[in-house]
Amino acid sequence: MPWKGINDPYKIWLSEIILQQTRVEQGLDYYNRFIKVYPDINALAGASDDKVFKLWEGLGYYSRCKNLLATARYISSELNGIFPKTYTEILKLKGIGPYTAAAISSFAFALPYAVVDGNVARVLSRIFGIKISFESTLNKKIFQNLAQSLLDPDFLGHYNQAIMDFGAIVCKPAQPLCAECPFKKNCYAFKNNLIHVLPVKKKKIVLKKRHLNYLLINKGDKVALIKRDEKDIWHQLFEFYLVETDRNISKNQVIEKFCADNQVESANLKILNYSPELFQKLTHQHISCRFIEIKISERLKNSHRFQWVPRSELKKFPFPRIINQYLESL
DNA sequence: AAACCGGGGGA
DNA sequence: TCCCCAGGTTT
Repeated sequence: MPWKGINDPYKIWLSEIILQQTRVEQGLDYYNRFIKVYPDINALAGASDDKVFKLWEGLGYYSRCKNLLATARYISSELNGIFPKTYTEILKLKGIGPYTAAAISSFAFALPYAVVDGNVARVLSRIFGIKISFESTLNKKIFQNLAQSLLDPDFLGHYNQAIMDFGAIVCKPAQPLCAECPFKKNCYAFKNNLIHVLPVKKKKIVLKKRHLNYLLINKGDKVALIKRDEKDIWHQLFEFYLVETDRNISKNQVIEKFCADNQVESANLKILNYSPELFQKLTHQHISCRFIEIKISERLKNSHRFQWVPRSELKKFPFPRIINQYLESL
């Protein structure tokens, strides 16, 4: 990994934020692009929201990007661009919780804080036979205390890196490599045939089904874009005119709703294209999308709510995966 | 304490 | 195609 052996807190921080809930293989290119475009924290702090979100596009969990920018700007303007050097100060930064604070503290500043991520919790749970889930704050403290007691301050960075890599490569969630595991003689889960039981499983998730009917409103050579707000998925990414329903509706129903909401005469509207149904599955939501391209001749009542963008410039804007999927299918 | 937040890889 | 992964913020 390019950040291996690096102790620049900016690079450590950036890599840790990118790797939250994200595999190394998935985040690696993003990290390299960020470092290339924004080599230091002041460069990142000076960038526009849209530019940074464009660079983050496709990586998911977009609040990470929002917090990344907020923290960069805070450090740049309030702390003279100097990254805080204590665990407590680092923990106060936006987008940084106990895991990331411990990682930055140990990797960048050689402070003796044990990291506990999902990999570490799994290793500890199996080797020591800890039959509590890693969910409640109390249980997290128990894992944290155990990890802290195991931390060897003389091999701080190596220890933290090693136990996470061990969890990711050997003590994997499914089909761990027990046969070649150096701990098999001491591992509680292995000795008691509980590898598939530990760590204790999480609870069910409630799945929500959503139908997003998008209208690509063409006017001249321009298309109407809207930036999504914070209360929902795809925060700060762009989309088209949205009619959301809890079930499938026809394109005529979508058009009808658009005309009614915007006081548009349907006679002044022409349908250019109607896409097949596209799907995207998120952890908590199944999303079905339809795209309807229309052309309108009359002036739109709420035109100021939109950003009118030439078709040729669409690729400059950050979009959710499913919208890019549609755009690439054209 | 519980709910929410994307996307990709492996079975 | 289905199942699984997981840290931080918000509610």
